[in-house]
Amino acid sequence: MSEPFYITTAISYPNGPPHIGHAYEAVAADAMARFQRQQGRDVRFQTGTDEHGLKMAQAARGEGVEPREFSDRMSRLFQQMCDALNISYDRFIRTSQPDHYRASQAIWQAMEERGDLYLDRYEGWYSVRDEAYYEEEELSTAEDGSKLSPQGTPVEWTVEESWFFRLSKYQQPLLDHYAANPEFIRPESRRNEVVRFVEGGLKDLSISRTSFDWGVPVPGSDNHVMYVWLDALTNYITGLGYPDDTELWRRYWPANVHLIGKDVVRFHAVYWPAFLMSAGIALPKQVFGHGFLLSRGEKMSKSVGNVVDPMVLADRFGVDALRYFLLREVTFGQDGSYSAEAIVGRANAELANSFGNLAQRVLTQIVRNCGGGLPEIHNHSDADSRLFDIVCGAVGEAMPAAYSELAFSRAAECWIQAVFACNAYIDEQAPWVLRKTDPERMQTVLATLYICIAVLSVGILPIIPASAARLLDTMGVAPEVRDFKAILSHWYSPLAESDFRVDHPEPLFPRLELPEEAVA
RNA sequence: GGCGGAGUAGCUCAGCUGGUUAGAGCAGCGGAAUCAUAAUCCGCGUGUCGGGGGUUCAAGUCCCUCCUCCGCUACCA
Repeated sequence: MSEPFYITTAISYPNGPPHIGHAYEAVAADAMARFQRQQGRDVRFQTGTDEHGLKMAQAARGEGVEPREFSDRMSRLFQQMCDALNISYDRFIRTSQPDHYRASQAIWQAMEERGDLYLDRYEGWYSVRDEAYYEEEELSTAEDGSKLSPQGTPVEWTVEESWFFRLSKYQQPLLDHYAANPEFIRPESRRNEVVRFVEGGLKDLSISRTSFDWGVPVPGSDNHVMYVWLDALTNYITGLGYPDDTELWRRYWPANVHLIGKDVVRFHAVYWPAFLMSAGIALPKQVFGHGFLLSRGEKMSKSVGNVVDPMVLADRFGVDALRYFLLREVTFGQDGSYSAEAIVGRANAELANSFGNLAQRVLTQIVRNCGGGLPEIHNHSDADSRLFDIVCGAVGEAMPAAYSELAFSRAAECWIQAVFACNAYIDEQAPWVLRKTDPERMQTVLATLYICIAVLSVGILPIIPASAARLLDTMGVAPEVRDFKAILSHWYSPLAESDFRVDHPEPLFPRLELPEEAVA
């Protein structure tokens, strides 16, 4: 049995429809999951929606429906987005599902049995209208001298009963864990922030609410619901069957990586490991905080009106063009910028022109000049060997190394460089000239390119799974050869000697037009 | 305020522990080719590596300082 690999995205908070940031995280996690499968790993991939909490309750009320009904509707949008983007999740979890209630209550009880929970009072400036507490420094003073929330609503000093978690107790254990596991939080900059934060001292955490009821009930305290983050984080183990000792649980926990946005690093790198330590559960191996996608360098916001529906982008440009853009354009971990021009530019230059056209010209020549049968290899020249070195080096070494580190843009960069090398090679070798002067050499050149294109397709499969698979289908490359090791083995000659014939190919990627009115 | 990060060609960025004439892609200019999705290939950059000072045989790469931008600084998620 191959080595397990468990990857998760953060679960999305569906108080609004999905935006490009959700798509970004899902695509990145999917690429990683696909890469690991192509490495022969036994992958489990989970994503989903985080449906409890005040904001969902408020949003539902705004629509005049019950929270559960609202959640059903909104969660569906997220799942549809994942399906549309070809996200290969094994489970789409919803925190409103029964097994999640059970898991959340189980981890609560485990923490309680450890003696880490206690009932106390939470005090602060509370706005009834916002149903939220605010910090002293967030408040402003009204003309009559009363305090106002950032939204301008009145606040009053309020005391609420709340369960607390002894987070302070875990300050040193967390620091020890960070020190012993340098890879636990990545990238490095996020790790530093977290370490500083924890070094600065941890206060106990209020982990229940009595001001609203849309959440997981606290065992034994019916008027309390759990703090949403406690319930949300637990999704990662719910999905494996916790608290039961299931096969999934034994196989996949601890997770290899929680892929999350940089805004929720603290919850995943401080609270979550502390909860797990308290409950006596192993800690995930890594938390990776990716950056944000900015719309033309500006933060997306509803008021600016630059929030883009990823489905619209996928419809307009194609799922794989969008996936490629997202992972190619920005260094994973840093913030990046997107625009319609950038997507079109990237997709046309690299997918349509460089790679798609390469496949098109090579396959067309094989159909025309070799009757569709795969050309025979006579003797490889030094130029052929150099090309193989570049292509196999990229797909066999550089790309897997980059993928393993979630360095998708670097993987794509290595890939496109190898594609460039193929284009340089075909121009240099000019098989269309060899056709008349040296047909045997022409065959070898086309065969060399055929192999290289197949290898390159396998390398880019995690990022553009549908398109790359379509090309591999066209080329007769068997599914079992489509992993990073097998594709470098000798599959070509058997295929060439079989009955397989290449059909006249269809262009793989359409050239995109820039919409008149930019969508982004 | 405290802590951290960043400032490299018109644009987006690579440049790890200091060491040959500072790189890539895009855009631009010139040329070649015509098998291919008018796609491809080749050639072309006098860049104060944010400013100033310092360490060193040698600094984009280390130290100090200044300027600018950004992130984190707990109970909405």
